[in-house]
Amino acid sequence: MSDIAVRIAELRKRLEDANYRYYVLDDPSIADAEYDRLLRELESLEADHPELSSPDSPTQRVGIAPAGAFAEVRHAIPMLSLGNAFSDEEVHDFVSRIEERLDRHAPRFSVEPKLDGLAISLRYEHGRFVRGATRGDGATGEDVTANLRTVKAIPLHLRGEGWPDVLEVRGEVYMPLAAFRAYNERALKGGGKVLANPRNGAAGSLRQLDPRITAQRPLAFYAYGVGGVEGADLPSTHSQTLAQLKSWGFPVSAESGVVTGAEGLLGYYRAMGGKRDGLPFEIDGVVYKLDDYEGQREMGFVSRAPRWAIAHKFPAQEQQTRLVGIDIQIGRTGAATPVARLEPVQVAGVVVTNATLHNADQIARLDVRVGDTVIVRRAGDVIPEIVRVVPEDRAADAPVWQMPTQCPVCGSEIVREEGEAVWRCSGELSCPAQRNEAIRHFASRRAMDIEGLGERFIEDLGDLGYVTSVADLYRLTLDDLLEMKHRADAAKQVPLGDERDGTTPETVKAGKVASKWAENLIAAIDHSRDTTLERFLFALGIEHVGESTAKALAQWFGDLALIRRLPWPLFKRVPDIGGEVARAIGHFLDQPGNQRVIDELLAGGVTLRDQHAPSPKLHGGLEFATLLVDLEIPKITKVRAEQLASAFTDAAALLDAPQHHFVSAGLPADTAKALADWLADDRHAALLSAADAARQELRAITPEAVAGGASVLEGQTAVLTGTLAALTRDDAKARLEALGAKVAGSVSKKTSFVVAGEAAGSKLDKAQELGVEVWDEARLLQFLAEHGLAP
DNA sequence: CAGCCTCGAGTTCT
DNA sequence: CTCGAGGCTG
Repeated sequence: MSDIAVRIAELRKRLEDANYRYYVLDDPSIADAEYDRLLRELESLEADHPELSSPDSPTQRVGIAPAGAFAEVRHAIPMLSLGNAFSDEEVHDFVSRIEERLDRHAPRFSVEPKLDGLAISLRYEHGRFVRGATRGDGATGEDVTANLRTVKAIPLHLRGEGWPDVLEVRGEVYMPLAAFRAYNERALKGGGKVLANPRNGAAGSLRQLDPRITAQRPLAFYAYGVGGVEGADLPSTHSQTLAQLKSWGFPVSAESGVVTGAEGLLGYYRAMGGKRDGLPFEIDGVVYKLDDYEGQREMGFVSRAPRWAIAHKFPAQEQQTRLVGIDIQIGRTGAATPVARLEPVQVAGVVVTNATLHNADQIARLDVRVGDTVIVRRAGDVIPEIVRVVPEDRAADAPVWQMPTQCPVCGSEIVREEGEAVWRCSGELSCPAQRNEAIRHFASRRAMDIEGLGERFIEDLGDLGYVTSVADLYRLTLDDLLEMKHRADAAKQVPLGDERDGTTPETVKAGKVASKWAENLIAAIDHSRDTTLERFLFALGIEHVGESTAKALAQWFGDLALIRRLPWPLFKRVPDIGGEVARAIGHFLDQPGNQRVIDELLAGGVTLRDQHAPSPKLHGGLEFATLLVDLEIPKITKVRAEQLASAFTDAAALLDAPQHHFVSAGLPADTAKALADWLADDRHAALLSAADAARQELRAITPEAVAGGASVLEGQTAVLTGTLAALTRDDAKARLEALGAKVAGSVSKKTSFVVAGEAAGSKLDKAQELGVEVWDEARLLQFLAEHGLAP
């Protein structure tokens, strides 16, 4: 057998296997794009070698025989398959063929979205629905009449008048996205089986042997054509027929229309591509049909596919590729994140080589192993993820993946906290990866905003020992940078001068060192010295302290020196800071190394321009009773703390008292005992004293809040989504906050209003679903202008 | 104590 | 954007 014959046999086998899984088992084993690719390869091989073609090749039919459980139905007129176009060029070719054969310029086409559902044929006799069948292999399908009767979108009797004695309507059964999501949400809660995607949902539902199950599935239907007709004449064009079907009671896609010529088709394609994400159902392309039946007859067929129609597919959003490895990335907090290294593959327009696997649990859930063939998708809009593996293609000896026990960067042990999902490198700042990531975070735009200090420089600076803590950044000189670069290039054997800084071997040799980049970096570092308290706190990289917590700390306490010496229970006075976060801040500040770094940063010239007195709102929370609750003493609840506070006015009094005085103050014996035991620990006693001292000091310097003067948006929560034209999201956020609003990241029923810019996504949907007020950009701008904050 | 709402942290590619 | 987990509320 020749190589080509072997390949053809292999392709046929793979396509048949895939067909079987897809059509008979409703359980696809390969991505659609992979199927299409194999089919096209086979088509082209068979076209080049007609002697090897065969009537039972997958190219010669649409599917394979049905699974037997349903009765077979022979379609009076076969249900067609459509040729596919993937490029503008193929669409132009399609139109040219028609123009040449019919000798017509810019013919009219009926155009419609190609729904991702299941094609069916419905037979009506004397206006009554008598039988419905799946497409099957195009000639013979399965009788699913009982199931189709449960689909409310399918009329059981025709409406209107003038219908033929016998009418076969073709269309697509599909599952609307909203219904699909709601169904899965319910299934998840009730412990039922979740549907993989709307297409499988529709196909699986129709193939239920028990129609009562089908009836519970949220299926819908669109008609897109007719098959056999007896006893009446149809209109002379496809678009008129669709209108006729609509009048007889069939749903017809609202997105269908009529255009002329190749440009019209491509315009429609682009318009639908833009609308695609906003549609209530999934589509995988659009369909073009020559509108007039006379022209269709003239064009005829090639094998089973009409020459007068074509499906123009959108680029696949799912692709198949091979997983070549799983690397571990160590983040700023030591989190060990597995990342999939993939053989490069085009997915929805970009080449994907990496995909996050989130954590070890996710890998176990998917059972991904190195060497597996995997299906990759760009989730939501951008981030690539592995959807599933193709089990058939797994090597028999592929080992189950396991989290390494040692950090790939520093060799420290990788450990998992009790009950946590993430594994962490225990090396802390001795791990170069964690150190470098900490510096990267410090320099990042939302923190100290040191422009030009990218990954590359940080790695070189850290690895060569120029920067071991963030404070070292402010000690760097121009000479340090040039020397560092010289050594880094030598280590990497980069020739003198390279494109990354504009130097050339000539300029370096001439001794005129081109050092513009170094000057820029020094200037950027210098620029970052002038910053705000909240940016500074965020930049420190304290566990659990992100932008929002850093901002809250800055607003409530106002002053770095104050924050630095507060015992941890005081941090709980800030809304949204609880025990966990307060302790994390305290833990950070308790470490002498961290305090030293802060000293060095200040000595290095970092100035916080916005420091101020603590917020008056703090004052009311500075009662001794509140402190006792914040200390998290066993058994001391709010009530007990209040009893204690009325008997003892401060820490000294409490520490001096014998246990029976706690009972006299009203505490039950066991609570008094728990308190006495707690106080007996010297560290607790010291914490209590220090915290109470800080409380009294704060109380002395913090004024009482004065009522009135509330801002316009006080107490309101806004959410921003989409792209605004006149100002950035950050800017809009700052302006809304200046008017007293809280700007949150996600929509809930607590949200006061949502500002929706261009291309607003799921947050807008959520707002509409919850009936939350939505502002467009104009409304926002007008509001800001009314309050003197127009951009 | 459960359930809701936010925040933090990590991620891809142009 | 998504997941996990902390904080708050009923």
